[in-house]
Formats: sequence, structure tokens, C-alpha cells
Amino acid sequence: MTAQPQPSARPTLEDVAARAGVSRATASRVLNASPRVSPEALEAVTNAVSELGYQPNSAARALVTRRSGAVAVVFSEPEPKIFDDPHFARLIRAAARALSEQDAQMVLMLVHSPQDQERAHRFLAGGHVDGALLFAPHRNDRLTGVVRKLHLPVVLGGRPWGSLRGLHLVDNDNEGGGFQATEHLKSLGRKRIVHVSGPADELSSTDRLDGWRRSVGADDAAVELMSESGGYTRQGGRNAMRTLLRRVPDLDAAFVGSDLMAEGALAALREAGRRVPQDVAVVGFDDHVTIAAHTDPPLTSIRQDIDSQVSHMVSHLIRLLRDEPVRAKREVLPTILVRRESA
Amino acid sequence: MTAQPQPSARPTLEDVAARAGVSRATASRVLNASPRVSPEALEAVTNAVSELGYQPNSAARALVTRRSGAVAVVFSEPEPKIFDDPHFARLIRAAARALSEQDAQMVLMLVHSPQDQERAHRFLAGGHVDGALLFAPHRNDRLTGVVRKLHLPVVLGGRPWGSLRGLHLVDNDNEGGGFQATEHLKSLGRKRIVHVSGPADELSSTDRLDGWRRSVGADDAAVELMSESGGYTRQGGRNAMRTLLRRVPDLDAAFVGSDLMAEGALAALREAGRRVPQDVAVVGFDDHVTIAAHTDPPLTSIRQDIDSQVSHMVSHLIRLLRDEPVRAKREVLPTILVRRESA
DNA sequence: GCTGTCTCCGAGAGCGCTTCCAAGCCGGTG
DNA sequence: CACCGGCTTGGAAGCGCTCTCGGAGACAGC
Repeated sequence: MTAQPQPSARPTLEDVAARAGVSRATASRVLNASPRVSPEALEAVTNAVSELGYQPNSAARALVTRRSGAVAVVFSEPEPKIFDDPHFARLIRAAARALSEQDAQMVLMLVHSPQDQERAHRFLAGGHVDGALLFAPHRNDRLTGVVRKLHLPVVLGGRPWGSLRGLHLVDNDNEGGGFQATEHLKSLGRKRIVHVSGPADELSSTDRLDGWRRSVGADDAAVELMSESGGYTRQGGRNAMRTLLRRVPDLDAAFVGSDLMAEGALAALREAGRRVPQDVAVVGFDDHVTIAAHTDPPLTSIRQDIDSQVSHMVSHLIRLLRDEPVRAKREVLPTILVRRESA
Repeated sequence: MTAQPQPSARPTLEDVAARAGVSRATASRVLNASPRVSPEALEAVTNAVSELGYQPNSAARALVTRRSGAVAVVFSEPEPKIFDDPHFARLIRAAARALSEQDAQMVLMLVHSPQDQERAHRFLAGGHVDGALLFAPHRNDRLTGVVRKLHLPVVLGGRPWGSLRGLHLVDNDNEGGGFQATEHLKSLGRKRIVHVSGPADELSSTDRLDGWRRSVGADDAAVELMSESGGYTRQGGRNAMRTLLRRVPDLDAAFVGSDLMAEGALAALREAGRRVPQDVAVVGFDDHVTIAAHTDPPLTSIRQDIDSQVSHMVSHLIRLLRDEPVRAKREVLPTILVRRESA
């Protein structure tokens, strides 16, 4: 029995090897599940590990493998939205789950200001993470361009403005969803279908608008008249619907670009004395659990499966990290109509 | 001119030192802002760093300093809530901001299941992070106890169940806020003040209840009669208010334990034909921007300053990490009443 | 009996950094 | 003139791990 040097110090691989009566190399092989190890050695090391409560030192491992085991999740958004929009909470939750299933640690970065962006750039360039998931929907966002040059595996959530060259992304079928929503309203016999759109500087919202436009066959003038932006907020949806009621008094249906805006739109319709769905049928977008099912009346909505989007992004990224062949650089996930009472 | 070995390879400290014409040791001193460096050496190294675009290798640094530069932010909560409650989005945002200001990277962990907890434990014990911010409000949560034994600097957000020994925490004055809310209702001349409380297994909600109780001077029977749990959800608030209207038909005021529940409570009052604030005055809790200001009528609420709570937690943790003396192990932040139209 | 092949193992180098230690240089002092 | 102390500097050790490389042993084939 040799005296324990310091019982408080964390055991190293050296200690494990000594206890198991093998070399450090063999102990390392066991930890990394190498096949070239005899059953006896494997057992001895396994026992030593659990007896000592050994935990590999991640910094040492990262130093030699040049892998950190961490993935950045970056949201490039003006501040207020990350507060308000339940969409973010869903994305964050989904990312946390998907990454922890892969035993990757999730480093969350919220980028609001140019300084934040500078910091994010330095951080991503600094080799602190092996890859990144990036959400940067806004038109004037510079981060996507910056990241593209970085030589770091990145998967985007949603289509970015500008060139797609060299980018991997997983998007939802916003255009198809918008089309689907509007076709559904047409199938109910509605003739004057207006659209409350999201911000014009996000492709998710212009894509939804395009889907509506394709379904109703609107020309530019009609688009000008029959749609109005509500900026992805409740209050915005309310204002937009008020405007539309003024401009198109005989409207009998509305496709609203998000559930949050739809909540506002419903309020505007209520205050105008229009009954939903009798006078005006309404379809939302997102199918957000805590909104769509609890509005009055419950909201028919287009579901985009956020969990699936994020888990596709993660598995795509993991393949990139492993240098495995990646099927497609660009995936578009389908959306489905969930019927409730508003349409 | 020597040939560049590999232009694509990241420069190391060795490269910087060579270019600056100093030793690696001196270059390191410059990077770590050591005072023992001549102005000439400082300038030469600084130039070399920017010319080469040098970025220190964080793994190598972590290996020798035994510091990762990362802080875990842990939420131990059943799944659904992290979706629904805007409170979480605020906490996450505040944490992201406060930590990035300290140049600490934020590793987000969402703990829902026992497996998650096991993984979190391993991770925190594994030396991947220098410290942690922990939010674990539920009574039966085991994580706080586990973390306490971990020898890892941790600051809790909110008071945990059980012993406080050895724990650092920053809490909001929930009891005081509940008292304040109820006193305000009394000052309006209200006599029958009921309470919609949050879940009984969170101290934030029982503290608010205690504040209400102290203000109205309720005995156990009165508490039984005049308060009802709404579980921190909109629907729960609605149901609880319906129940209270049945049990206490002559109620003329309500203190509701969160804005989300207050929204539901307002709906229940509306459907019962009670006017707010004429028939029933209502005070919420949280002063959540996107709720309180937009209910009908806008909600009087108790504001707890989440940004300040989290930044206190972070600076507390930073002091712990630096082995600086910490003023108090426990901080309780004040709450204030924000008057709008509901009371 | 000798060689070739296969499997498992250990010695040792080295990842990029910080930091201890000793050496060199300077001006001032006895 | 020898010596001392303060300042800056470079050499070198070492953080804990992975992985290459060659050696040792077992076994089959000639």
C-alpha cells in the first residue's frame, strides 16, 4: 500500500493506470472504447475508474484532440424579441435537449448589438466550440456572412438573406404553410382573404406572404391592399387587423403569420364586432401550444415542428463534425394544418 | 525570410514570440497583462499578436490554469414550464448578458428528468465549468443537495427548500411583495381580498402567499377559504378565480401570484360579469412587460427586477471564483409596486 | 527450429500554455 | 572596485491527455 498523495486532488489517468496495473496508454484506450484491449485490462481499468471516481480532464483532452465538445447556439436578434416571442423559448429548449442527447455542451450566445457580434465572432473564431447553430433571420444581419468565412461547421436555422453558397441550413416550409393555410380558407368558401404578415426583413415572414399570395393569386396592387405587417407581436397583429378592417371592410378570412399576432388580430376582430369564425375565419402560424389552444375561439394554425427542425440541425452538425458525408446542404421541413375552431 | 510552415494552421504563442523576438514566457506575460514587462517587449508582442491574428488556445490555457472560463446556468424544472413561462426567457436573457459582460461563456443546462439530473451532476463534477448559477425552485428537487457537496462555486436564484447552510443565493422579496400588493388593495378600501397563489411546492409562491396572509391577518381557515392555487399558468389562474368567485361571492379584490395567472383571472372575472377595477381590484406579480401592460385593463403588478437579480448572482459568483471576500451569503432584492389600471 | 503474422501493450513524444527559477543587466553603494 | 538589489528576461518543467511506434508474446506455416 502506497500512501495516497492527496486524497482531495482529482485522480488522473496516471492514477487509474497505476491502480489497474496497466500503462496510461492502455487506460486511455479503455476510456476511448478502443477495440484493441484485452478483456482483463478492460475490466481492471473499468474498476479502477469507478473506485477512484475518475473523471477525464476535459481541457487536457481538448488540447490534444483539438475538440472542445461544445457547440454554440447563437441567436442574432434585437433584444426585445427574445423576451416576447415564445418561439425562442421553444428553440432554446429544443436545442438544449438535442445537444445534451449528443453529450455536447450548449454554449448559448445572444447577439443584440454590434459589440455582441464582435464578441461572438472572436469567440467562434477562437476555437472554443466545435461548431455552431445559428439563427440570424434579419435582412441586415452581418453575422451569417462573417461566420461563413470562419472555417467552422455551422448549420443555420432558417434561410438567410443573401447567398446560400457554402451554408448548411434547415428551414421550415413557410411558403408551403402559407399556401396551405390560404387554400384551407378558400376551401371553406371564403372569398376575401387578407394576410397579416410578420416583419418584412425576415424571410420566414415574406415566405409565408408568398404562399398566401400564390394561393389567392394576388397582383402587387392586391398585395398592397390586402396585407399588412404586424411585426410578429401581439400588439402589431392587433393594429394590422384594425388597418385591414378599415381598408377591406368586407374581408371574410385572414391568414395571420404567427399565433402571437393572431391573438392580437382576434382581439381587433372582437372589438370590431366580427364573430370568429362565422364572419371572419382565421388561421395562424406556429401552432404554439400555449397560445393556439387557448385563444377564443381556439386557433386553427400551421404547425412547424421546432423540435424536429432543431434535431435535424443538430444531427446535420454532428455529421459535419465527424466529417461524414452529409446528404443535403439544405433541408426544408414540411408544415401541417392543425384545425381548431377559428377556421 | 523563412518559409511559413502552414499558413492555415493557427498561430501559437511560440509563433508570436518568434515574431516579436522574445521568449514564449515574455509573450505569455504580455497576454496576461503582467506588470513585469518592458514597454518595448509589450509593444513588440502586441504587434505580433495583431499581425498574426493570434488567438490563445483556450484548452491549453485551461489545462494549466485549471480554469475553463465557462459558467453553467442550470434550470431544474419540469419540461412544460420552460415553454410557457416568460419568466424563463427573461432569466436566460439576463444571464446571457451578465455573463458575456464578464467574458464568461454561458453553458445552458435544462434539467427535466432524473437522467438529466444525473448528466448535470456528472457535468458539473467534471470540471467543465468554473461555477454555476442554479435555479431549482421545486420542493422535491434533489439537485441543490447534490450540488452542495460538489465543491463547486454555485449561486442559487431564489431560496431553496431545506437547509441554506453553505449555499449562496440571491432571492427576490416575495413575501414583501405579497404584503405590499395586499396593503395597496387595502389602501383602496377593499375589504374582501382573495389570493390566487402559485404552486405550493415553490417557495416563491408560498412566500407571496405569506405576504398576503400577513397583510390581511388571515387564520388557517381564512387562508383555506380565501386563497386558491393556480399553478403559475394562465389557465390555472382562470380556474382558481372561478373557484374563488364561487366560494367568496362578495370578493372585491384579488392579489394574484403572477401576471400570467392574473391574465387568466381577469378572463374569469370578465366572464362572471365583474368589472375591473370597479367591482374587483386586481394586483399581479412579476410586472412582465409583455403581459402587464397589455391586459384589459392594464395590470397593476409587483415588479421583481430579474436583470438585477441575475447580475447580482453573476457578480457574487465572480467574487467566489476569485476567492474574494463575499459580503453576504444571502441577498434579498426589494420589489416595487407598479400602478396601472387594474387596482 | 525459424520466420511471419497477429494481438495487445508500454514508452515516450508532444498538444499550447503558464510559471518557477535563475541569470543577466543596470545603477547605486560601501 | 567588489558587491548588492531591483528589474526584466529566457530556459525549462509540467498541466493531463492521446496516439504513434516498436516490442513482446502467442501461434501457425514452412
